[in-house]
Amino acid sequence: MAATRRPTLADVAREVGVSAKTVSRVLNEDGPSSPETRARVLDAVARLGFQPNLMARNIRVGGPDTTVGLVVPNLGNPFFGTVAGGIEDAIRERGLTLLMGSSAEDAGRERQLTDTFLARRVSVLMVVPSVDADHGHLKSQRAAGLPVVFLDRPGSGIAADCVVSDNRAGTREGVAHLLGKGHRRIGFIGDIPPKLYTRRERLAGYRDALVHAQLPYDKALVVGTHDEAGAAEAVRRLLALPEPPTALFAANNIVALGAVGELARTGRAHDVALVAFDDLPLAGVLDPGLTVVAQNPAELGRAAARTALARLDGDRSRARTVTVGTELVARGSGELGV
Amino acid sequence: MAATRRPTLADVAREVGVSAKTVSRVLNEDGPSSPETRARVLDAVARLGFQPNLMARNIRVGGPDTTVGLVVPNLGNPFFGTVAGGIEDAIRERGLTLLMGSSAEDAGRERQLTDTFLARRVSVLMVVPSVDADHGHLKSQRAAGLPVVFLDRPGSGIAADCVVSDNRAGTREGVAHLLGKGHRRIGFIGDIPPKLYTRRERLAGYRDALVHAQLPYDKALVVGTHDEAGAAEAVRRLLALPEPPTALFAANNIVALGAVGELARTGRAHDVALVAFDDLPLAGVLDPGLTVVAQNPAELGRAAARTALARLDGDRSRARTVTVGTELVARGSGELGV
DNA sequence: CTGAAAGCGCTAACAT
DNA sequence: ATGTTAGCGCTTTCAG
Repeated sequence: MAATRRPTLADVAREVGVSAKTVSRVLNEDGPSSPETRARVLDAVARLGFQPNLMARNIRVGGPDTTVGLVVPNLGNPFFGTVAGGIEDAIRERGLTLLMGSSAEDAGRERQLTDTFLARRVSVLMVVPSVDADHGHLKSQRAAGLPVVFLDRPGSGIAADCVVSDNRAGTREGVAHLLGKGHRRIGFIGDIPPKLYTRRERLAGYRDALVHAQLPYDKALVVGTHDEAGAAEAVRRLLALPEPPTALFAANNIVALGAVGELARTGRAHDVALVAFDDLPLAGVLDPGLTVVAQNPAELGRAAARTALARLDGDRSRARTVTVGTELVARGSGELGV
Repeated sequence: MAATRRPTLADVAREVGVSAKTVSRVLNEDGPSSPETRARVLDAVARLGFQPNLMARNIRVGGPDTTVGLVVPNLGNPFFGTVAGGIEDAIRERGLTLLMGSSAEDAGRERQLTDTFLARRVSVLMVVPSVDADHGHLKSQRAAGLPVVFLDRPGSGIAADCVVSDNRAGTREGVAHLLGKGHRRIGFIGDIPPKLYTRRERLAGYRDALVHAQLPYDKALVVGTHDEAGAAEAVRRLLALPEPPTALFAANNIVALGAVGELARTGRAHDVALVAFDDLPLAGVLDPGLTVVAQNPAELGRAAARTALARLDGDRSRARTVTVGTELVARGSGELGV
């Protein structure tokens, strides 16, 4: 089948017997046009299956493209998927489209993606920063009027808007929940690398709770890992300590999966208390139900979109950080005796 | 802060004292260039922070834009997120970028998204079709050389490539697993509307298994619902029948959540067997472990990308359907006595 | 109400 | 090895 050339404005104009500009006027409801020409133009458009070339339009108009560039670590993680959904909800009504890519937490890939997005002249750039990424190169873009929003974690080397969960307060609340049940030795299983923003904040919340309860910080109770198997191993190590913890705090959903699994396999699920950061689908069905500090990823996305749209509307105030609250959802696993 | 105009090729050319075409040549490694001009051009590019305008380039070159348009029902569903991740993996090395939107299973929104993507002259269009959507309008696009791939479900009104899970065989295997344990009355909890492709195929697999076991099809055992609460209600109704089923098949992950929850709450988790279509994160940790027919969403995405890239490379053979296999993961819940 | 000409930023096709 | 001209598909600007 021959690759027929797509019809252009000129084709439609020729078909109708008017100038290209007239067709453009009708389609964009720019300037006036007689009802009759209007009808004939629309008819020809439908007949030819004409679709205006948005790229050509954008290049002429000169403004940014009607896209929002979004970089996340991993598209398959429902947390980031839901964030993206929240963003899309908020930008759709403004006629903006989402351009997405995943960095796999790699600074180089992140840079490559943001460069591509910049070359596409996105209207807004949103990034979940990778650990070692530097964002100094975005300064000039921001200066030139491009809204830049960091999601889930702050960017580095640049003052830009940022939307994050209240990791510290959320963790403090989760750990306080365990302390309230009488636990005095609480293990913390966190991310790797320790310098990851969310890990740092959550660990800070853990320490806050200990300080408030006038308990010492014992670094033997703090372990870092980055996958499910590692988390299982971490649980084993913690419970094998001379003075083992009676409760555990799993600082993210991956680690939580590993911890829940290990406790279940070793028959200690009703024996060791557990609270996790970030909710999971079957959390309420487990026995005992998994108590979590739930984040609000959709709201994270919506807040980021709101911030960016305000910038597009001319808001030139200084960069701000929006903190989205978390919610402790008690389902039982945090209420086991010491 | 003044919105400084972005530098263009001409700006770089002026800065260096060469023609725009020379700069273009250096940047695209087109034609020859003396090492010296090359160095000076690259220097000026870096100094000015020049980034070529991809849209302008594309419009001149005339080909499609280097983007892949993808419509999914819901970005937050990890199944579709993982599909998207698989696609991205496969297209990145070709320099293609993902343009995404969610339809919320609404034909109108789906159409709006595909129209936007077409106006952007995407290189490839991938769609998870909404139930009532018609795709006749894509015929001319396909004829004009645009690769169109339907994902997870076939499109309607057009012959185009399609990549789906083996819903029927997978369900047959899952139900056969239950039959093998001696169950003779097996409830089926499926999607709404019944005409949804995946629902139909899975129901067909269920019937296949019954036929093979020479058991009658009892439509009192088949219920449709579309959310977790509905699934819980469906379980209650099925178990309240005069001759209740001794096993259940949950035809998707949402329904599975509801079924697992209801069985757990009513203390019948060890009493009623259960197999679900599509895997879930904590499935292995439940007691009993949830037996599932696992799909392979990443492979679904990669296969779709492979098909589309082959089309871009000139494959003009007739539209084909790629079926991605499923895997029965037995974890216990399917092995409970009758 | 409509059209002609110019030009957005870039590259193909021909010079030189 | 580099420059010139023309033009991608559209809209702006200015005339009618």
